[in-house]
Parts: sequence; structure tokens; C-alpha cells
Amino acid sequence: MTQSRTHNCNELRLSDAGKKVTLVGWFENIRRVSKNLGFVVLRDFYGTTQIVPETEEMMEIFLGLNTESTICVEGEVRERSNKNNKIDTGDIEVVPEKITVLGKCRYAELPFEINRSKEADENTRLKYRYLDLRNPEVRKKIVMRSKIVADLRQAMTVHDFLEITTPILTASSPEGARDYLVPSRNYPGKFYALPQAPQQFKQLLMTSGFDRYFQIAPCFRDEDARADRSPGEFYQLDMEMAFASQEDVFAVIEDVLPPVFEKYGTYSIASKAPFVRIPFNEAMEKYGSDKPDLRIKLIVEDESELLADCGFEPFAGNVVKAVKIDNFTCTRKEIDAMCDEVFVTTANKAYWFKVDENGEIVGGIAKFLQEKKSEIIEKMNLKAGDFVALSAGRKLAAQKTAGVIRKVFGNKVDHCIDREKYEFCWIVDFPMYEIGEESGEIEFCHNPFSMPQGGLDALKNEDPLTINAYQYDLVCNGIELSSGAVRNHDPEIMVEAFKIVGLGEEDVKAKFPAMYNAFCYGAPPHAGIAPGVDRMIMLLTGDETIREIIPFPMNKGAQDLMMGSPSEVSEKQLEDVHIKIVMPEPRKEDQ
RNA sequence: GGCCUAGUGGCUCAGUUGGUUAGAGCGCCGCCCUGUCACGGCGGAGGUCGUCGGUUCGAGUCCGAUCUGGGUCGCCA
Repeated sequence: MTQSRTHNCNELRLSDAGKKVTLVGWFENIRRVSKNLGFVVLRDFYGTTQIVPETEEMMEIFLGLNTESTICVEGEVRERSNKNNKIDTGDIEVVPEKITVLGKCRYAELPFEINRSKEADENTRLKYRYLDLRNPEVRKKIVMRSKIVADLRQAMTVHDFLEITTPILTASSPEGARDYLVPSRNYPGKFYALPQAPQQFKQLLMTSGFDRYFQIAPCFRDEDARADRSPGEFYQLDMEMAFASQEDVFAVIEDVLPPVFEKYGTYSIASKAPFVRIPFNEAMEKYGSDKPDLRIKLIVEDESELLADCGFEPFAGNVVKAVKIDNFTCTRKEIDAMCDEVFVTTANKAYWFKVDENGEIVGGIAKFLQEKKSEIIEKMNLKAGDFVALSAGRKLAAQKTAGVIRKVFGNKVDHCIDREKYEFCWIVDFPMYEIGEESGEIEFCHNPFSMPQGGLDALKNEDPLTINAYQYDLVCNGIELSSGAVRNHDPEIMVEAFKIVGLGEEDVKAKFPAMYNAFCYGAPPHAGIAPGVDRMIMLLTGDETIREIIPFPMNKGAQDLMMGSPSEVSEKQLEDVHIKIVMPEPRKEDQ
């Protein structure tokens, strides 16, 4: 039996001097001073306390024990003769009278030093994540995650949202990402799927009469990872409201998120409600992106009319976009590096020129612009010290390239960006349809659940490519935090919307049987959104890899190195679920 | 799947034009030290330089292939 602790390791103060206490924790370090004096650091979740063995017998106990073992220390609190103002318990120390070893660390040498685990190889950290998490710096992120999620829950509850869980084992959905499949034992050849999002369930809840739903929902998508995208699984603050409009959803989010960002954020300033609303087309035109970083003050301008026929071959007959930066002082080398980055990201070239102190156009593509020099300077309103980066191509390519130029140059030139804040915006009025790049045919632009603006009338009488959807994204500092929409709750409009992409009523029924049927029994208009919890936490902690803010993350290849998943299973297990493994053909060289 | 990048003791890294026995800091082990707090001092163990092949008198270094990790594009309704 262990005696329970009387205090944690961050609790004792000078006023506790003289007390008999019991502390428990990890034996972090010993500073040996002699055979019968040493200074031990005892660490628990809350902090550290100095333990001072003063006899040879006490020293023997620590010297015979590996660090990172857990121990129980009973002893007396004493004022330190040399105080340490760097730690909360720095005024006192505990002189041990009895030490009990609770859990031995069997290894003298650890895979990495606990307090320096962040420097270690990431694979090693992930394999020994339970040791990595002993590092207070690492653990801090998980603690913050917990607090943020608790605050989000609280805020949603205050707004009368009910947290309702939805199934994890469900049906494969024909839309979207690749599903994770789970074979069924009772139905040979059939599969469950893990939900990519609780989308259909939450809409069914609306149809059932629940007015406001939310959930910190696990979502599963079998797609490749990125620095800000964990493979396999992630969490969304999923919510849906009945009899609600786009503005109703915005109002809730604008009320829930800013206080959390102000409380936990690396930067204390966050956009106040209402967040700026930017129509999709305007975002593409002004920022070259549907997720603009509004901290960057640069705006993309269209210079097609001025520059398309200036004689520079890549501009001829193309859309030309320009990003102007004043007081530009980067070196040629830096400019080249940034243009390279733009090219690598977009597969499209960035061009540039400068205006020197004499008002001459110089550098980059300057020699092609001399004939129209004065017109260019006048129309683009250029002055000495200005730098202009340009992109050219078909409209969308030129826009997107300009968007990357804006981001790359804006992040490099300090006076173009105010980093220390959170800039939210709503991107609204996404188009309902687009021409698919591969198919060349008309397709849904985002998801087929969204309500088209103008409803049935628009679908029947307007050019589909001009119809917008009540579809919106929440963007913060250039990061897409979430997508949402006013849903299409009317079976008639649903069928009409699918008709435009060449699908009939039977297809709708086949793809979304529950929802289609449910909507035939009187559905409320409803709208919702689902901000990504992991990305939000990344923004708040300022971390650049999503693995830092996930308790037990998988690596890029969707492996859990600690648990060893994915793993093989027994023949019996495979038989139970009627699965036969067919290994891929080995590659020729290996044969 | 494409492209970029990295791989050298337990950890972090250095290693020049290809040239003796591959170095350092931290950690670990041993000895010393009565007030440390990133304690200090002295000594020690520990590496077939990711793998395979090639060029060469000689490869950590050059060439080719391959594996693994990370980043990115594709993908992510």
C-alpha cells in the first residue's frame, strides 16, 4: 500500500516549512555533491520539488535507482538556504525520512532525454510517446487541447446546443474521400464504414426535431497526410441548427470562437464579430485564393488589359495578375528564391520588375515593358521603390498563382504582414456547379447537400454555372477552419439539383436513402458547419505540425509506431469476417 | 504515384578537394566534491557512417539503385 500524497510537486511554499509531507512523482535528476548530500528533482504532473538526501543511506537509495522511476517521498519541508526563483517551489526543499520505490525504470539509458524530447527524432518520439508526453513542454499542448475542447463544449451548451453522439460503425458513403471499411461478420461480403463526418446523421437529427445539435465528432478519411492534416482520423466541432439561415450559423460561431482564441491563443487579438464576409469570386479576384490570409495586406490586381499585348510572349492573350509591394528591398537572390517557391507550388511562373529611384522600370521582365513604360507607371500608380510580381495564364491559373505570390512575398516582407493576430473571414457564395477538369462535364462544386441560391426556380431557369450555393467556409490566417452550408432539405429541389449533373431521382434515393426518405416527411430548413478542432488548436498553440497537438498521433504513413498498427491479424479473425488477403504483385526487380 | 529533403554512438550534430585510428556536446558507467539547481572536476565504455552495388591503390565523402522518415503536389464531397 502506498501512502497517498499530502501535496503535489508544485504546491509547497515557504509557509509549509516544518510540515511532514508525502510527495509522489518521477525521479527526474540528481545533483550529487558528496557521499552524503545530493539534490534530487521530483516531478509530477503539476511541477517539481527539490528533495535533499542528507545521509549516506538516503543517497544510496537514489544512486541505486534509475532516473524516471516513480517514488514516494515522506519527509519534512524546510526553507532552502539558497532559493531558486525560477520554480514555484524554489523557496523550500523536502528532507526525506522514507523513500518508497513505486515503479522502477529498468533502463539507465532512455531513448531520449525527457526534457529535451522535442529535439529527438520524430519516429522515436512517436514510438515512445508515453515518455515524450512526460516532458512538460510536450504535455502542455495536450492539456491546452483539453481545456479548449471543454470551453467549446461549454459555449455550445450555453447556446442551447445538445451534444449527441452518432454512430462510428455506419454505411459507406458514395461521396467524398476514401472510406475506412470494417468487414461484417454476420453478413459475408458486406462492410461497415467509419464516418467521414456525421453529416447525414446530423441532418436526420434536424428532421427528427432536435433544434440545435453539436458534437466533438471523430471523422475518418483514408487520405494522405500533410503537416496540418493527420492521416486517418481527426475531430470536428460539428454543429447543425434547425429553421436557421446562414447568418444564424455565423452568429453562433462568431460568439463561440473569438473568446476561445483570445483566451488560449498565441496572439491575443482576434477578429471581432461580425467577421468580414467575402464572396468566393471576390476572394479569387483580390486574394487569388478561397482561403486568404487577411493578415497580408497585399491585393491582387488585374492588369490583363494593360500588359497582355506588351510583347512579352507569356502574357500574350492571357489573363495577367499583379501584386504590388512598396518599399521593396529584397535582394535578387531572395526574389529568385521566392519565384522558385511559387513555381514549385503552382507549376506556374512568377515574373517581376521594380521601379528604381529614378522612376525607371528595371529588373526581371523590365526590357519588355519599356515601350509602355509611362502608361504602366501611370495606370498601375507606381512610384520609386515599388516591386511588382506578376502571373499569367488562363483566369483561374493566373489567379491562383497570384494568390501564392501574395502569400510567399507577403510572408517574407515584414511590412506587408501583421503576424500577431487572428484574422477571421467568411468566404460565401460558392458556386453550386463547375465544369470538372477531368470529365469536362458539369459537377457539384462542393457538396450536393447545399441549398442552391434561388432554389427550384434558379435550377430550372438559370445557367447552372452562374448559380451560387448557400455554402460557406470559415478561414483564419489563411487556414480553412471549416466548411458549412444551408442544406437542401427539399426533395424536389434535391432531385432537380442532381438532374443538372446527370443523375435522376433513383440515383438520389440510392445514394442517400435515409436522408431522401426523411425529407419526404416534412423537414425543417437547416444549416450547419463543422470547424476542425485539431487545426484550431494548431492555430492557438502556434505549432506547425499537427502531431504536436494530438495525444497519440500516427506518422505520415498512417502508422501508429507505438501500438504497431496497422498490424496483421490471425487467420481465424480473417475467417470470421470472410476476408481473404490477396497481396499485391511483387515488383519485377524483386523477382 | 511525382518532386524536394534528410539518414554518422542512446540523443543532437560536425566531418574541407576522396587519404593515418571517424570527432564534439548531452546522456550512460566509474572515481572525486558538504548547498546544487543546465552543479562542477577527472577518467571510461559506446559507431561495419540506413542498405546493396559500382568507380578508385583508398569511399562517411563520388556514381547508381533501394529502404525509411519529413515536406509538398495529386488527393482531402
